[in-house]
Amino acid sequence: VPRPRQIDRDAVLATGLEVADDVGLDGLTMQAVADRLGVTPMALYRHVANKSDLLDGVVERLLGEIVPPDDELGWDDQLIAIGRAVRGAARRHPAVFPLLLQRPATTPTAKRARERVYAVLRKAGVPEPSVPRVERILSTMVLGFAASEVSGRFHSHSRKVLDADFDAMIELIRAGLPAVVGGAGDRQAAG
Amino acid sequence: VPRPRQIDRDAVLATGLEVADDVGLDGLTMQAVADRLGVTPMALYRHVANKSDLLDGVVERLLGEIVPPDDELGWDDQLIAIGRAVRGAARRHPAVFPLLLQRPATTPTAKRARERVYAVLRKAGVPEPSVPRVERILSTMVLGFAASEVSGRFHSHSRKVLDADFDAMIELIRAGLPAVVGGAGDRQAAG
DNA sequence: ACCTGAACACCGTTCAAGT
DNA sequence: ACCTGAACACCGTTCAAGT
Repeated sequence: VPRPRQIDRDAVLATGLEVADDVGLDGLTMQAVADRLGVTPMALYRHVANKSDLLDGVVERLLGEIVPPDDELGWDDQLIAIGRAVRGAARRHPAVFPLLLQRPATTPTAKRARERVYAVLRKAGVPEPSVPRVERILSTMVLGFAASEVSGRFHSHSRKVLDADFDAMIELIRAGLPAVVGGAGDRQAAG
Repeated sequence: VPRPRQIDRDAVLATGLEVADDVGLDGLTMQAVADRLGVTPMALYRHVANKSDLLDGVVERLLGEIVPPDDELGWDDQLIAIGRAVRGAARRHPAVFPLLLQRPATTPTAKRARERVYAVLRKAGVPEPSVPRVERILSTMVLGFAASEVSGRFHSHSRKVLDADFDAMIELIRAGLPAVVGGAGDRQAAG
């Protein structure tokens, strides 16, 4: 498949994500990406430092697909919307998604996503000192669930069962949240 | 390092876990395992079908280290004990642990662990139809947290902060559980 | 500036051969 | 029965060379 021979970092990362979607994480090799771009593997090293950097970039791109919800929504609907967006990204990119749980969430995109959740939690009335802790717990739950779902841990269960699982997890969060914050759960934000 | 040249499956898997502990998942190669056993890589194929089978076996072995808690304890103390055991296994084997979230929980050891949690949930008064769902949610939370912890997602946080996070997660479960089951939360088991 | 050719060390895996 | 030698296809990566 001949293609343009002029490539850039964005093209390399986008193609990397495509390759992983099509042939899995084991199939995501420098050679496979290069082939798809109509280029030799060595050409990629001008745009990514090495394979690890390629993986980081691909994960970053996946993270970028998780768009924040409408700011007008109530805090609980916003959290649900974020959860759905995460699950959707996981289903579109099942091979790459589990890497999200295995890399430090220190990239700009990761930080931006976290700040969005912080804002929603403040809106939910979570007191400031508890905000980062609650974010870590909730993101762990949602990422862990979505990763389990797409990597086959819940292999024997239908989509319908898993949707109900996810709804139950949301209910558990809603009901349990007041117990883990300073004592409040549903007053308006204080700033 | 010369060693006995008679090996069996158990020795291969135990050595595989050791190698991963020492040099990481990328360093867990057939050759590294063979070297440590004082044998050529090809000799391993008599005892494991291939590398994937080796990984499965190593994960299975890690799972076997998570010993069930004392049956005399209350249900909540038992759940906490299981959570602690999972975190301990994760810290002993940080390279291998995240694989637990990526493989179908269909092995005998996985099934046995799950049945133990079922028993505790019944003791907690969770109605029978909700038991598997609650188990999936709780195991996702605990596995997801432990995996995040050891794979560097919470890299910037101290052990003390993460211990408090874990305690908060347990509190969230305790407080939220009644909302996700048929309506009960703390009566004794029915069988 | 950007891509290529050739080369290196290292993978997983096979198969016939040794003992 | 169990391990070894030799071989194959495939990795990631480097470096000097091309345009």
